[in-house]
Amino acid sequence: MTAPDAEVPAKSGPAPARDFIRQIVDEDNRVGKWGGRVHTRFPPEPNGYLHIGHAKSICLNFGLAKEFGGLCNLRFDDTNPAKEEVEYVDAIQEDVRWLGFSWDDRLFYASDYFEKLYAFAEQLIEKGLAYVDDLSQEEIRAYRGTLTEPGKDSPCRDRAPEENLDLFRRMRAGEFPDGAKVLRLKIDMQSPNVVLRDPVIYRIKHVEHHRTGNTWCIYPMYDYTHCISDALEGITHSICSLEFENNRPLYDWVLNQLPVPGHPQQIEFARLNLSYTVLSKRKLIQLVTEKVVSGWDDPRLPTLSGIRRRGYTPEAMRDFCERIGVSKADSQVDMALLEHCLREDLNARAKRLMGVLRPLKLVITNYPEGQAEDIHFPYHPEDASMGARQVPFSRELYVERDDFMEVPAKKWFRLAPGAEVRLRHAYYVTCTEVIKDPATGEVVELRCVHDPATKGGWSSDGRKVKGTIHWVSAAHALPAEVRLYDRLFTKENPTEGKGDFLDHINPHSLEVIENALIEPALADIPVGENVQFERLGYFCVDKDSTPQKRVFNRSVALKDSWAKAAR
RNA sequence: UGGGGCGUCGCCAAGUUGGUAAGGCACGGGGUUUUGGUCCCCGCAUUCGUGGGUUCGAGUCCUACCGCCCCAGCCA
Repeated sequence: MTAPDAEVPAKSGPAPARDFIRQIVDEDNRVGKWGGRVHTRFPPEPNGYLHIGHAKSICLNFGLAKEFGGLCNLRFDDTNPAKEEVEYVDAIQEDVRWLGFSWDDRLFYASDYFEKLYAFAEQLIEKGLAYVDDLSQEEIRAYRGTLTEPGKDSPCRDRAPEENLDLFRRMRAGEFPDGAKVLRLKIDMQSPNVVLRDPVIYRIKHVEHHRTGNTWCIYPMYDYTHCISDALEGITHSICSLEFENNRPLYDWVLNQLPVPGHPQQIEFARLNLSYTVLSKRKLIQLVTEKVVSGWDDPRLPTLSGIRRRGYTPEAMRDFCERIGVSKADSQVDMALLEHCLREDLNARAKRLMGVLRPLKLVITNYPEGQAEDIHFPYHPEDASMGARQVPFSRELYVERDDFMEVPAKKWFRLAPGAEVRLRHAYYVTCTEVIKDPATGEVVELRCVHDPATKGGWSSDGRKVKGTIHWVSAAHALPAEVRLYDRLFTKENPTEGKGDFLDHINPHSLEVIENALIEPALADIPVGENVQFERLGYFCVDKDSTPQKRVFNRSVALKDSWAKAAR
C-alpha cells in the first residue's frame, strides 16, 4: 500500500498557495528569465540519513520541477571524504525514491566535477583571484578577525600567480601534508560579511574518497563547489536553507569570475523544525551511535527510514510537506499536523481488522461450548470495494482490558457489570459476572450472556446500545507483538535552553506489548502494509515479524475523544 | 558590538498598485454513526512585535525601538 517508487500523481483540486519561491518562479517565467526553464536539484551530503526536514526540501525541489514541467537533479555533495560513506549514498536514494520522486538519469556527484573544479581554480589563480596560503588553521582563524573587527591580510596574499600555480599543483601532487597549505579566494579581509574574508576553497586531505578513491588529496569546499556544480548542471533555481543566506554573495562572486554556462539564483527558505524531536544530522547520528534508539530506522526517529518503518506513507509525507508551506520565518511545526496527515491518508485506504492489545477473557455463558461461527466483516465501513473477510466467533473471547470498568465512570458506554454492549459485527452481550483473582483482586475474566437475536450486531427491537467493542475468538486468535511509540523527547524543543538535549529523552517512548492477540486475517498482512486495528489506531507490520509471531508498529493512534474527556 | 534574515490566532501560513485579516492543524460546541473513528455543521485574531508618523483609509508606506535566528570550520 505504500507503493514504493510510485510516481507522484498529478495534483487535483485547488492549487496550493503560491509561496514566495513559486512566486519568484512565476515571475521568472513571466519575464522569460530562463526561457521558461525550471531546473532544480536536491543536493544532500552523504554523511547521514535523510530526515523529515529533507523531505520538505525534496518535495519543494522535485515538486517545483514537476509543477513547472522542469527537471530536478539528485546530486550528492560529496566534497568531504572524511565524513561521507556509500551506505548513506544508497540510503538517500532509497528514501527519495520512496517519497515518490525520480531523477531519471540525472544522478550526479560533486566529485564528478573535481577535475573541472580544479581547472577553474587554476583559472582563478591565473587571474590573481586566488592564492595558496601557508598559514596554519589557527593563524587563519586569528587573521580572520571577529564579527565586529575586520580581518587582516595573510602574508601569502600577494604571492605571484606563477608561484601560486606551482604551489597549487604541488598540493594536488601530494607534496604537502594535511593542513600545510590551503587555496583561498582573494576577496576582502575587511568585509563585514565574514564569509567573504578570503574563504578557503581547497584543503589538503590525504583521505580516500568513496568514489574517486585516492585520485585526489586536495578537496574543494562547499562554497566553491556548490555554485559551480549548479551552474554546470544548468540549474535555474538553487534552493537552500536560511543559514546559507550569508553565503549567497560568495556563491555569486565565484560564478561571476568564471566562464560557467549559467548563473543560477540561490533562494533560501526556512528549514523545518518539528516539536518533540530533533532534526539535525549531528544529533540524529548521536542518538544512533549512542544507542538511544535501535538504529537509523528506529520508528521513533524523524529519519525517513524511521518514519517509513513506523508506517507513514509517502502520500502522507508529501501532504504534510505541502501543508506546512514554505517561508523564511523560523518555525516549529506541531507534531499533531504530521499525525493528522497520516490519519487522513490511512482513514481512506487502510483495512480495518481487530487486534486486542491487553486481553481480558470474556466467556459467553449462553453460547454453546465447542460451537464456532464465521462473522462477516467488511474491511472498510465506507468503502465496500475493499471487500470483507470471515472472522471466527466462539464462546470464549478476548476483549480489551481498557474496555471494562468495574465501577463505570459517568458517560461510560463500554463493558461494566450489568451493562450491555455490542461486540462489533457479532452480538449484543451483557456482563453478568466479574471473576477476580482471589489473591490479587485483579479482574481475570468476564462472564456474559449474549442475545442470539442480535446477530450481526443489530437488534430489531429498537434497543439502543451505545458501546461497540472489538474482540478476538480465544481459540482462533494468534499471538502478536505490538510496539507502541510515543514522542522521543519530553520537551517540545529539546535543543532549547542549557543542558544536553539527551537529558530530555522520553523514557516511555517505546512500549512493547508481547502478548497481544490478533484475528487470523491479520497474519496474512505483508510486512510494511498499513491496517487499522479497529478503535485503536493504524498499525503496520514490522520487518521483525516471523511466521510464528507478527510484530506490529503503531503508526498513530486513532483520535480518542473519550480519553480526552476523561482527562 | 559588524553583517545577513525574520516577527500576522496556541502551531503553521495566505495577505503583491494601501481599502478595511484566507486556509489548515489544534481547541470548543452540536448532529450523524455497528470504530467514543470517519463524516457534517458551528465557533475560534476589531487585530497583524511595539511606539510614533503619512493617508479619507495601513498588516501592507515612512520612522524609531523591541525580540528571535544565522555567520568568526582547512563542515555542509
